[in-house]
Amino acid sequence: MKPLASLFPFNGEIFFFILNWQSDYNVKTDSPELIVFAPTLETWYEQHRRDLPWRNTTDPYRIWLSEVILQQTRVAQGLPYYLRFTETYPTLPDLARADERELLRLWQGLGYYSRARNLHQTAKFIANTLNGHFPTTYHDLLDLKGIGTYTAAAVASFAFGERVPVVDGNVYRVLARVFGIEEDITTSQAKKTFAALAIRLMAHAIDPATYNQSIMEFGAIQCTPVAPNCLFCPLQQQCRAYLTGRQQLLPVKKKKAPVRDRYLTYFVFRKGAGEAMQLALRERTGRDVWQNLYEFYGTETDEPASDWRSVDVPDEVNELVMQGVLVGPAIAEQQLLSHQRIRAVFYEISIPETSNVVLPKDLNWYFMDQVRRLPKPVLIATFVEKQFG
DNA sequence: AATTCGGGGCA
DNA sequence: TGCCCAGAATT
Repeated sequence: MKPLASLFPFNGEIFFFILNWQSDYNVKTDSPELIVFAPTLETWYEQHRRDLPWRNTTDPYRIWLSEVILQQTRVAQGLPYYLRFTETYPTLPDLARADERELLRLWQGLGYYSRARNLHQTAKFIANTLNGHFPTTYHDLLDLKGIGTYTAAAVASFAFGERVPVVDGNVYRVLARVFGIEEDITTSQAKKTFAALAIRLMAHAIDPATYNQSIMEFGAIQCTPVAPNCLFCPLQQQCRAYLTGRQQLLPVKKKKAPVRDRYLTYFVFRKGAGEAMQLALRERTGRDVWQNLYEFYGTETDEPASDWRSVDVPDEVNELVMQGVLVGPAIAEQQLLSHQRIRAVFYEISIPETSNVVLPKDLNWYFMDQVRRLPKPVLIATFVEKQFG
């Protein structure tokens, strides 16, 4: 019944663990904080639990349904949907027979619509291929479409009593605070850390299902994201976050920068031809992407620039433009960064050799061999290669 | 390992 | 507005 992973709480301690091997599975080497954690929450849960419909059943179908609905969804938002779904599709065969458009219509407003499609697909799979036999273990549940580590653990423990810990957003928050874990929870490394700790804590639970419910309920109504109720917290005196006043700082979560569209217009000033050709480049300064890399003279606009003439440039640059000749059509390039989508348009402008106009400040002429050696954004390098390579 | 996928509630 | 929510699939 106990997952093998329980025997290997933390990688670095396996050797130590073997030395302390008692006859049967045990975690006698765990500290008091680790041992008391689960039972404390289980006791708290019996006193504070909300009465929610999916907590009054052990029907794996209904538990699974509730868990899928509640993925990245608050209880208050998911509850009416759960009631409507169980009304319309009381059993798994009912869901398997459902018309998908109807099902999606019922799902409307919940978001993440692939959840609904996977739900239907898996219902049909269980009803038809598995002859209605709902998978009963964490391992087998993981194979189903739309069921990941969290949902597999939830169904396995709630419906079948398996001793596997759930690790969801609540668990991250509670564990990060109580045990003072500073790892960025958005990384996959942190996911391993929390999962390992969760397994270790689960080993001390009196009842796996109750403990899993308790830690999530605890995160939802006691150890809340903002303003946790530390004053009346049963773990107050062993909570690293509380004892160090870091409740608001944990869990550490890198906020993802929204993907931002940026529009650049470059003026590619060119002089001469062949290997004697020179391009005008400048170093990009400022705390921004491409800091200290070389690029052409360019300007950024909030919206796509319709034409190079619509772009505002300093007088000295405009003077340079007027001295030259626009060569060929504008060339558009795009570069995707993790948090930005940069769309650039290049205008090549040939400056007569005879021109004695001075380059604007910061801009300098570079021969092609120099150009190739200068560090440039991929966007610029790609352009140079295509155009002059 | 990073990105994408929704929509609602709340400070 | 930005953050967060009983995450999983995809790239």
